[in-house]
Amino acid sequence: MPDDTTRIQKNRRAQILEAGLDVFSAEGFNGATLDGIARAAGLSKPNLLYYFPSKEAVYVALLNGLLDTWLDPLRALDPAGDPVEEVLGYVRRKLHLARDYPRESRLFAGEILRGAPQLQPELSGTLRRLVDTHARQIGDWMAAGRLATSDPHHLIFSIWALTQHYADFEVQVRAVLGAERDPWAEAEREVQAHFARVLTPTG
Amino acid sequence: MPDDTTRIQKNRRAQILEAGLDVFSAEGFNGATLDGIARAAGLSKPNLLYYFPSKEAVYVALLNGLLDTWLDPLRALDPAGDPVEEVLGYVRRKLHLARDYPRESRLFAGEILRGAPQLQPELSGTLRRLVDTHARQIGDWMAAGRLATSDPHHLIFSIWALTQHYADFEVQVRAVLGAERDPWAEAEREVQAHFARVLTPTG
DNA sequence: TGAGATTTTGACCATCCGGTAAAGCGACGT
DNA sequence: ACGTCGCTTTACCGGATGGTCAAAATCTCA
Repeated sequence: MPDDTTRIQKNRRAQILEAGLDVFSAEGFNGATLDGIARAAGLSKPNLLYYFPSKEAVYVALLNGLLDTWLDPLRALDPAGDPVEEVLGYVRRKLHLARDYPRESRLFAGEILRGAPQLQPELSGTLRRLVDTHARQIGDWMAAGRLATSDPHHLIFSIWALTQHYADFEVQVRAVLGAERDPWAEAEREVQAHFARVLTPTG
Repeated sequence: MPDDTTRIQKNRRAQILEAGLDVFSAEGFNGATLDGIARAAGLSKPNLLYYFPSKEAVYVALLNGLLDTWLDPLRALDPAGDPVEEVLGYVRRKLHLARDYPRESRLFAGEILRGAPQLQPELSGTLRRLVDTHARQIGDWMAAGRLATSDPHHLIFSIWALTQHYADFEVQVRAVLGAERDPWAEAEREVQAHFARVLTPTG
């Protein structure tokens, strides 16, 4: 009783999702067209619709598949580790995620920016619970004097905001820095230093 | 020789821009429809097109009108003031701008997210020059030991990222914090404290 | 090889959308 | 009273787009 999806089905679905990620992240849900996605996937439009029932289905499949990956770095926080190191590690992983998967980051950003029509349940469900859990962890570290004190939720927001900024607003960052500079290399240094300052408790 | 635009033209154009801001910021350029904008403005679609030649014209009119307002807080940096106070003041003004004009913030974010098809010249022109100027000012303050040292450009990015996050990703912020909490009130406190920590030079 | 299931295609459809054309309407000056 | 000018509306068009369908091509496996 192994799954009844053939090898070719797996491949085609993967192709379509890859193409959908490309197109949706660049044009947004409304800007993307089935023809465009199909072309990017090397298929005809009806062929694409043989594997997914609708444009929206491709979109939500992408979003759902994304959320877990996106939240993994947060889950990796180790209560037994050194607090500053742990949170800085989270910052680093999140920044690398934005650097290595900018299309995913932009897809996400577009969905949230439009009011999260598809993702809202996940936001106030899975996401909220996960954040609450780790915010509590961070709060404990602060209470123990092992992290500079602030509101843990807003600290997490600041990490999201800063790391994703480099992916979501990449054109702006590049325009402002100029073509000679390397945004991601600098971001690595600067973001790390920024949060080292924010997190390290004052003697 | 006074301008030949009548009073009613001024009013209608303003109505249309207001409606366009509403619709474009909520649905994005592709998601927005002329009918939708016209309805929001209390006009018929052909009537709207009597005042603007195309959908894109409404959109770019909005963007152009916006950029100046958006950059005003940066221009207000006073070289003669106290560095920490000045930059914290910039943070506060930028946060208030995001709080009071979330539609503008989201319109902007959407444009950048899609690669700034309309705004790119402004980004590498006006914006870059303005940022360079003030980055140099901030750099001087740092060199004088009156601000904690970092890369001024990335410091500015971090201010943009953090303040706009509360407007652009408002649904996510609200979902994570829960309905009882007041994101903007907390943001005011937390963002201020965050940057106080980042900016204040160590003894 | 051949039957049956799976995959692919081309032709087609209904709807929506940006934009146009032309006629109607109201105020105002002569 | 009438013509003109500025504003508004009704009717319409062409193209794009999401999606359907039935037939054709291809693959699988006995």
